[in-house]
This record gives sequence, C-alpha cells and structure tokens, in this order.
Amino acid sequence: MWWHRHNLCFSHPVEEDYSGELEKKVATITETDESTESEGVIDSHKRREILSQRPSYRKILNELSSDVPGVPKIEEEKSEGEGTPPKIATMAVPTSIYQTSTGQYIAIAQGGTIQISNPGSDGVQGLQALTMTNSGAPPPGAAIVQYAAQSADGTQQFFVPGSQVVVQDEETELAPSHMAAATGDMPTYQIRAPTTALPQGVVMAASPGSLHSHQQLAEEATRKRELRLMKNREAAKECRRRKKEYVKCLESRVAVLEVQNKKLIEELETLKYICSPKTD
DNA sequence: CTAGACATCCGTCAACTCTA
DNA sequence: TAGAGTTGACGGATGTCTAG
Repeated sequence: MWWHRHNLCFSHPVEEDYSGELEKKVATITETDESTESEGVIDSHKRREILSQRPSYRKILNELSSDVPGVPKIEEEKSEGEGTPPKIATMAVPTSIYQTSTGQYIAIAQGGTIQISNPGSDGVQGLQALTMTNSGAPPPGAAIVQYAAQSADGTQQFFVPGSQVVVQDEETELAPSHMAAATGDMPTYQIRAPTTALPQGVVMAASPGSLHSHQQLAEEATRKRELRLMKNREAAKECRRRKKEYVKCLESRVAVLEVQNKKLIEELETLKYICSPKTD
C-alpha cells in the first residue's frame, strides 16, 4: 500500500483524496495518448466530465468497463455469502439471521419461514423450519409460531410451541462488533420462558384504540429511525467496497496506460531515428 | 513497556442524485 | 415530487509501528 506514506497530511487518504488523484492521473495519461491518436477526443471529454461530476462508483466503473475489455464490472450483489453463519443451510433464503443467547441461530426467510439451528448439531440436522401465523396459511405439518410484532415492553416476541419465547433485545447491543459483523449487525434475541400467562394459540395484537397513542408513535418513529440507520450502515459499507474496487480499477488503468505510453514514446523515438536524414 | 503518530475501519449525518 | 439510494465528511475505536 504505497500511497499511505504519500498522503500523511490527510486524515483519510484512501477514502477521500486518493481516488481523485488517480482520476487526474488517468486523465493525464489518456490525454497523452490522445495527442498521438486523434480519435476518441469526444469520448475522453465525456469521460472526464463524468469523472469530475463524480456520480456513483458503480456507474463510473461500469462505464469504464464497457470501454475497456478486461476491466471487471462492479457486481450488483455481494459475493461470497457475507454474514451468513456457517451452521445455517440454505433451505430458504433468509432475510434476517439472529443468534440467540443460547447460541442458537434463527433465520427468518421471506416466506415467513423461521429456521432454528442448534450450534451443536451440524448443518441441516440442527434446523427446524417454522412458519409465522401472520404470513399466510402454513403448509400441512408445519409448526405454528405465534408472532407478536410488539409486546408491552417494546420487544419483539416469537412464541414457539415448546412454550418458549424468542425475545428481541432492543436496548442492549450485547454482541461485540466482530459478532455483529458476523450476524449482519442484527439485534440480539433471547430464548426465554414466557413471562405472561398467554395460552398457546393466542396471537398477541395491539388493540386498535391504543395503536395511535403517543408511545406507539414514538416507537414507530424509533423503529423507522433504526431501519434507516441500518440501511445507511449497509449502504456505507457497500459504498466503501465499491470505492475500493473503483480505486483498484483506476490503479490498474494507470499501470496499463503508463506501459502503453512508454511503448508509444519508444516507437516515436525509433521512427524519428529511422526517418532522420543521415548526416555522415 | 509505553506514549504518540498514523492507518484503517466503521457508524452517522447531511447533501446530493436517481427513480417511480 | 417524495422517497430511496449514494457518497463526502466527520469523529470514534482499534491496530500497528516506532522512538524513548
């Protein structure tokens, strides 16, 4: 990482300044190329304009990729299953994965299927597929989970047939940062014995009258904010990943253009030598 | 061993761009 | 045009290196 020492005066050399320098470098080298090749002038003007305006890195890189074969395009989706705990087999694509205080993994798929994985068992063996009652009719034989979106103490609860309750721990982010990264920065869940004497088969629901109370509104606002922050967190991660890729792309482009430039200069020197009138 | 400098990563905010 | 997405900027946390 040779550039770190070049930018000691900047607090965030890679994130904020380095890509700009590379852009200039690429533009300069490309300019040199254009002086030898008259074609592509409009193209480079357009490209420079695009680069100076700084739209998304994905766009820039993809545009560069379309011009230059061999330059990889930025993928729309993340590669290599980030944040998926190894114990979860992909029986259904989980949208949320949680780790309970007992070490169990809970994956909630888009279809409303909940998978519970025991850390002790390996792979599919430890998986239990459950279906939430508010996500459509469960398939025959499926275990029913009573799901309450919000309980009185502001936590999410899943009522599991074994008279256990999976409770979302909203306030405390118990998981350390490395753990949060592994679980996709999800809130922690605990499996508890039910605190209230709810009979099985009864779905908890907020009464319509209390739905618009101040507390509910505040909770809704908090929930929205949390969601926004979570999305932005992920977006920032993705943005940084794209920027790194973009910088890498620019670096390789600089290298290629420098070699190309050197070759052209050598060629020019050779031609000069051949075409020059011999004095002796 | 320790303090300080620096690098790197991350979360958040705000401003901007894009799109339905 | 509202809402979602993107990204620069900032500050905090943590790791690494080095001089004393």
